[in-house]
Amino acid sequence: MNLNQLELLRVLHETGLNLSKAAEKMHVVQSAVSRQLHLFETELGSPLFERQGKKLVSLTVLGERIMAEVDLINQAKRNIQIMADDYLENRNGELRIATTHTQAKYLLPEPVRKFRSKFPGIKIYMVQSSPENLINLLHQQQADVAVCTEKLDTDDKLIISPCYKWHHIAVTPKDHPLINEKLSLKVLAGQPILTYNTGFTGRSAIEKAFTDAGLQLDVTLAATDSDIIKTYVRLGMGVGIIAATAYDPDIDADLTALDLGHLISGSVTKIAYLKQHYIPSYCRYFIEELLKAGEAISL
Amino acid sequence: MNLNQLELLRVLHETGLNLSKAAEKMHVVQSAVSRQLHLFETELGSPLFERQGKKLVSLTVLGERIMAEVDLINQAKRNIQIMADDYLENRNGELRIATTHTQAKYLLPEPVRKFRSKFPGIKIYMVQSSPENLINLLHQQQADVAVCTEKLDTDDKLIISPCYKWHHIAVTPKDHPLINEKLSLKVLAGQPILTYNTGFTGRSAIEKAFTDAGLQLDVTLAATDSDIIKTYVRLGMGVGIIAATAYDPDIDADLTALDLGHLISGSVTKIAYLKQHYIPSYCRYFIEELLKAGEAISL
DNA sequence: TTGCGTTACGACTCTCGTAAGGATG
DNA sequence: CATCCTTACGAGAGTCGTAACGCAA
Repeated sequence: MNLNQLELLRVLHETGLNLSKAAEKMHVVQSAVSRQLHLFETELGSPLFERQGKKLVSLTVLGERIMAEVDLINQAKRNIQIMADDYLENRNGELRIATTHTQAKYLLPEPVRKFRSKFPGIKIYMVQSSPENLINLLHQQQADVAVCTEKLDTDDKLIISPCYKWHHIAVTPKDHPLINEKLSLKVLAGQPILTYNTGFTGRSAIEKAFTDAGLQLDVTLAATDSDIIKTYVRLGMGVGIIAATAYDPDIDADLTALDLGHLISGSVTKIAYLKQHYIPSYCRYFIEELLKAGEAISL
Repeated sequence: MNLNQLELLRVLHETGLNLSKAAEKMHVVQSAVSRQLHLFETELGSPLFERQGKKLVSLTVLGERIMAEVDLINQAKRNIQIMADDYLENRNGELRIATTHTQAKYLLPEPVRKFRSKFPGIKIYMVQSSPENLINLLHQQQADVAVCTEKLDTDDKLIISPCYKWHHIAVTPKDHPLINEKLSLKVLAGQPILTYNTGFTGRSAIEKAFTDAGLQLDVTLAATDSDIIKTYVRLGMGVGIIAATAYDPDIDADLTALDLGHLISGSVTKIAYLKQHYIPSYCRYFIEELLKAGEAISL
């Protein structure tokens, strides 16, 4: 048994049990991985994969069990390397932030700017995706931290810190009739609504507010992106419901913002990272800056 | 980085950072381990050990951190091997039971006999030690299961299962005057007592009963071993307090047993093993037999 | 001197890449 | 016939053991 063989198992798992692709990922020829896999299986005495002819089709029971331990080992190995780099103050690492459009645009800019000036050598990757997928990215170790509002509740493999509280607002064109009415869920339910896609930026809180009131929401247009929503609000397509932070009094001077804090329960944006993952010091710094930024916004 | 280097770190840790002894344990010459250690430190870029001259004296901060990950890896590696062996029904393993004299004598014989007849190929090691040390043996991976009453409470690295409940009895020679008195803690406190050593076989429960009643226990003789205690009771040295299971009506016909269940709170004997440790099927079988045996005694 | 660690060098083992070949759809 | 996996063989990298040396109690 050696670390390369265990790494191979991980890569095989990732590539859908395709030896050729695994070989490519590991920068060796295909015959090498074939051999190593056989050597390992021979050493253990049992096959780790079910085969159809020569192709690998699935893990055996033993394979499943062993894969869990292999993941532990690969994780720990990674941690050792990151720890050593961190200790050397090797500032050639990378910071991979998985987040949604809204956070990337309104929360992250300042923390990222600060981070950049403090750690100019670190490459920053910003992965934008759906909240659901952000968690997968963490688990698949394709991201170091995830920042989002939805879907980050109970996951015992993650450490989750609340970052800031916010609520939704309604935005309308300046001349919209709604401005003169007393705002209520019922009034809103009568309007065509433009808001976030399901699973994004507090959409669940919006849904919940209306469902609890026995009302049906008429979502004309859903987008992941506050700017898209505002654009279509400007076109007169209806009332936008967006995060309060996404309204800029200067840029959005042509729109009226109506507070919905009393109608729709607030949302909490959280920061998450893998428990078993060693967090290098620069990454810690970023998380702390994020928390500070969140605190400032919450006030 | 390779698995042998990580294994070396573990062995170094165990041998008190002595390269020569580590080399011996790993069945290679000393120069080989010296080289491997240097290669590894060079690869990481920082030393893992503080040195005085050429001798290793302690772990560096980085070394400490990395050692934790190394332990994880070595544990997982071990698990993989055990899993594979277990899957092959390779019945050449070993079962290392850490326990105290009392359990070894009164609880274990039947489960061990059953185990032996079902798995004749498995070597059984019975390590007898103090309850405190039993836990160390588990943590140091020198035992697979520990069976005892004391000191097994809160340890989040262990899985602890209650096995059976029991209580203490007092034993006296047949002609002892105490037999005719109504038994109470106060009466006992007036007698010279023979019982278990501190930290053994429910001694803590005995202490607690007397302390709670504001009484002082006069322990004339303490032993780890019920038989020793009975021997000295026979010599008229005082009243013995032993586990109820340690009294055999036939063998101990010359002694009177007086139930103390109403005076001293019962004790629970538990089975413990490492959470992170893979338990092979034969070991599971043994644990289940133990639990069954415990249930039978509890009734 | 003995114990412990380091360094140099040749022998050996292990693993890789090349290349040829078999199976499968 | 294209894809995927296996097997044979020679070249090269890596590791070990021997052995000689440095240092301290």
